[in-house]
Amino acid sequence: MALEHAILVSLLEKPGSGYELARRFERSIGYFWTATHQQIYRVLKRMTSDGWVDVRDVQQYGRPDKKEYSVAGPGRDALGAWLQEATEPESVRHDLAVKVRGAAFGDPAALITEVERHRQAHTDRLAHYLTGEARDFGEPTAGGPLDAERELQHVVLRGGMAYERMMIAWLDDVLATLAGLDAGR
Amino acid sequence: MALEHAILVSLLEKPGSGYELARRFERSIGYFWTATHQQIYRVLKRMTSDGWVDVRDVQQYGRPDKKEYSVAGPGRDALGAWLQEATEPESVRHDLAVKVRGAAFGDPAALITEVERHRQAHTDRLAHYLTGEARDFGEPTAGGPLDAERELQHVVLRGGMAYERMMIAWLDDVLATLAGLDAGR
DNA sequence: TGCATCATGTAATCAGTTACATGATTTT
DNA sequence: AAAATCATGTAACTGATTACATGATGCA
Repeated sequence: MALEHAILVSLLEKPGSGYELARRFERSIGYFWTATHQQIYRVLKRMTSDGWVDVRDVQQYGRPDKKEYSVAGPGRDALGAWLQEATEPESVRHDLAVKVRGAAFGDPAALITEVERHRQAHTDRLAHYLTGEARDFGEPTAGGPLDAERELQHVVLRGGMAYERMMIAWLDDVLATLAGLDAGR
Repeated sequence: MALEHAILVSLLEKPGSGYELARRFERSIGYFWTATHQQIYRVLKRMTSDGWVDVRDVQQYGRPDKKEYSVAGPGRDALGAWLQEATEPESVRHDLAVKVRGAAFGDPAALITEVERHRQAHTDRLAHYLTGEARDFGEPTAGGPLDAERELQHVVLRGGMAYERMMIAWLDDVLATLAGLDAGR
């Protein structure tokens, strides 16, 4: 399991509340690891009692008080240990691939709209990533030393973009294949 | 949930026992949807009582008897309905991406071996796909009509290959980035 | 007045994984 | 004699999703 570890990384990048973490899991970290607020609160509770994170009550004016979490020593150690553990490359889960194979036993043409919808979603995500890249990594850090945190965030973002581009190209391949079946019917 | 649907597709392609399905989920279908035999037996039981599949006892000589499952009318209908349902593009889960971002707070160089291990796994899978492609889709069906089942299986396989190629290229990018940090230290 | 945002949680359910269990045959 | 393959399952646990629940502030 890596939700704990994803939370540790996110809190090391910047301490925050459960609510804030949930928001980050909708963007940034969430592009390659999803989690809902319910999950996050539950895990934060466990991590607190395990001493992986520290909590601090932060009073706010004009909005509810929050609990700010930050990584404690044991949490940092746990992350370090996990980084060196071997984890298996995860297999993808594409229900769209199941649908494509299933289309042979139904109406292949009926799948076209669904495939186009997915293509649009991936195009949108790619555009979103590109905007983020221009904003956060547009100009190089002025002659300074290489910032590891920044460089590593950037390479992960490039991975997300490579994934979206690959998906768009593949969905075009799927659409061409479906059209071919329809023509040769 | 799509395990039911993945099983329906697999049984439409060819009826078989729970054991045989489990084996198929280690290859073919399993490249984009995983399931263990325990899961499969449980779901097959439910699908049988829901009337989605029919069971037939098959006696075998020299090996244990088996139950052969095949898709029944309601199962076919359920698949048809699902094909037209809109499903959200699933977000990827890459613990390696979490590790890469986490490396900023540990020793980035220590991650190199792990990234190389993943790269090797993806190279192996790609080679495996290529062998399968040459075997199953090597020569075109002799002038005959387009076989929808075959064409759709092929486009899904091409998707798997595109994914592996993308991952290999991205992991090279990660390795170059890690090396750059190490050099600029 | 109503909706959106900020903020934190509980409870129930469903899906998935790991461990355990059995037993025949075939191959090394 | 031991290990691998074929074949089917149960039980316990962990992880993830969905629904429910509360309450303040700010904006339209």
